[in-house]
Amino acid sequence: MGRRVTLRDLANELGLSKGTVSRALNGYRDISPATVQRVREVSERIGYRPLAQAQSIRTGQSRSLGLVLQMEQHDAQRPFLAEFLRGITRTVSAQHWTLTMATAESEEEGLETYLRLIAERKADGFILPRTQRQDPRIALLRDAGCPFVLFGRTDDSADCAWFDIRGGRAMQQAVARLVGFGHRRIAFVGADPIYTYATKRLDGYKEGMAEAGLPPLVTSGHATAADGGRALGELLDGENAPTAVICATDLLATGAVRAAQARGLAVGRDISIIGYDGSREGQNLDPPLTSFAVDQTAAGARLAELLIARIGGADPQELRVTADAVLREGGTDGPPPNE
Amino acid sequence: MGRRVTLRDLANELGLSKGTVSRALNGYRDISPATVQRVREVSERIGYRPLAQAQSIRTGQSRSLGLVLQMEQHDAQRPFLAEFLRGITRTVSAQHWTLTMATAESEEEGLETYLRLIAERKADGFILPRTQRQDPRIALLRDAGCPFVLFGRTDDSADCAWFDIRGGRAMQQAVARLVGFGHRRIAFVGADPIYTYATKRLDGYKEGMAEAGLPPLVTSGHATAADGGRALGELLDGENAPTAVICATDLLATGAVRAAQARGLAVGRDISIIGYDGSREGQNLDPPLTSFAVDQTAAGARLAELLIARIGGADPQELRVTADAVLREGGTDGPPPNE
DNA sequence: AGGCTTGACGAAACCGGTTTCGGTGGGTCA
DNA sequence: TGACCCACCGAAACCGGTTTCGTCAAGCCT
Repeated sequence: MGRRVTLRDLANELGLSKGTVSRALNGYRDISPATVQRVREVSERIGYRPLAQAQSIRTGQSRSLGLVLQMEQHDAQRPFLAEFLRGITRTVSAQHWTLTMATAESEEEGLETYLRLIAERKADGFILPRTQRQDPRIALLRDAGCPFVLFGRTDDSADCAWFDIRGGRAMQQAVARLVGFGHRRIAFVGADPIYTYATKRLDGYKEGMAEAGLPPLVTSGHATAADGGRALGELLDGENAPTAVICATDLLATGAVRAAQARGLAVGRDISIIGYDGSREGQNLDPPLTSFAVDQTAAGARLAELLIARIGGADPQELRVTADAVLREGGTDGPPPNE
Repeated sequence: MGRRVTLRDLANELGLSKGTVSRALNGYRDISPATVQRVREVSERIGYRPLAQAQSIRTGQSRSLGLVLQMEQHDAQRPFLAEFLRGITRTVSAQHWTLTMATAESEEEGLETYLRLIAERKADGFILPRTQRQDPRIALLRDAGCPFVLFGRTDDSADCAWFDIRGGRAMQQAVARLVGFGHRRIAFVGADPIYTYATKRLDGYKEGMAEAGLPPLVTSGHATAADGGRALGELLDGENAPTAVICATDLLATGAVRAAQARGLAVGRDISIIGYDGSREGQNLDPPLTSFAVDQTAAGARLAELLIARIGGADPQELRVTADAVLREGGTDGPPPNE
């Protein structure tokens, strides 16, 4: 357990004062370029790393990102959690920051958690997953003047930084793909519209249908796999039963696939089903689910970068990135059956 | 953004000096009981919370637990991750501690990460998931003199605190259950024996078989669902094909169930399969997997408690807790087919 | 030559705590 | 009554950094 190399050690080694060394490292302009260079070199050589906590008590910043997971929200985000965390921690570690995690059982507890983490200076900013159209977390963080970055947009994104995946575009492509197969009655099983992604994906579906000149057939507000199964049942039992169903999430899609199979339908032949997420559960279905895959690791990494920049004072307008979900062909879709 | 309540505020309010108040709060015995009481009350009233970072720079402890996930290890731990984190963060938050997370792509990177987190004092101790029989992480943390707690035991647990779930006992029960159904040829599909849990579960199976006077039939070293499927195929193709298979993990079991179904077998009638974990993926099978469920939330919560106590200086001998996995009956097991 | 800026650094205060050390007043004891 | 011992608290140093302020010499100007 060799003692840490401290600022004083570095200063002694250099024959300078603590203050001078500190300013040299932090880019103050009243230090001569030659000195800055020398400080950097020796610092590197003897392996000096500032202690984040010590910096924090003066600067008020702890160089750590916060992530609060709300566990009540079904299982929807769990399969991706590992990948998502991997992405976040990857950039966070690379920049010598930290990820501080918390969980909450309810929205209310979640909000309290944000306040607590801010008050105790455990996080300089937050990544908000599963953004809602009207998101109380955003309101709270705005009020608190605390930086944050959204995974997905919100209704009023004026001063927000965000990373978003064009789910609408994916759903539009899904429609086009099914139309290409010859489908005419294509239904959409939507998620809870309080989430922006649910609305965007629905809109994408509608646009796709409009382009094809087809009437939309929508059922919405679903969350669990069981919901997906029920929704499929109702669609098939209704008038004008669809030959293809697009689901807003893989979770819904897996439920739909199972429900279809329980009815004795050969999914991919008797009925086409397309999901969104690219989850492993979908791939494990038989046949594997056709879905739009999201790179959660990249998303996490990007969000962390954006947030660190935001905390550094960057203009949120400049911190907006979008990416696309990628079609991963499985065996759950194909031409409609001959009637 | 009202300013934090600081120690000085509290001291002024009390008419005492900073040092006295600090000592009163930290249980020094040179403060009169009456004063301690008064300090506690006023502290509570005005909502004083010490700033962990500030304490840290003098005490060297940051009141935060570290968790490093090694992502290379297949998908085995991912389905439980959310529950596990929920458990950890629950106790951590309740005690006003913090969870600091990191991920690593390889064992080597993992070890570096521990060293970095220790050197930068980002964590006072670590929770080690997926303990191995000879675990390099343990060796490293021992050398560094850094507290840790194991999820699962290790070969040399002498100075270790741990939380363990008696997987061996569960496997023993699984054998007994299958024997009760009338099975005589019961095979075991084991996981990688570098992990203690794999060995323990195998041992439990062997004990169960010995009790029943049956010869063990073992295949081991498997990790993925595909491995499980292959293992089942080889067992069924071998001489003395088993009528029941116990899998060390649900992941292996789901692969086995699918492989059996692909062969046209009715799982639960033609062949019995039992897993371990109680994963959602197992429950989502058709029929749902009979499995031994592990309460990951409770495990995380318990591990965090133990680690905090360990950091506080408690004797590791006193910090050892075991729990049991609970049988969750599904539809994948039953009496053997009539031959 | 003298005054004034300017560049570059040291000294010291500061952040919010912890911990050491010393001092004071009251009680005990011979 | 005087020496001594405690119990209890204040003062100040300290932890590892950051930031403000002052200083001093060199360079510029008139």
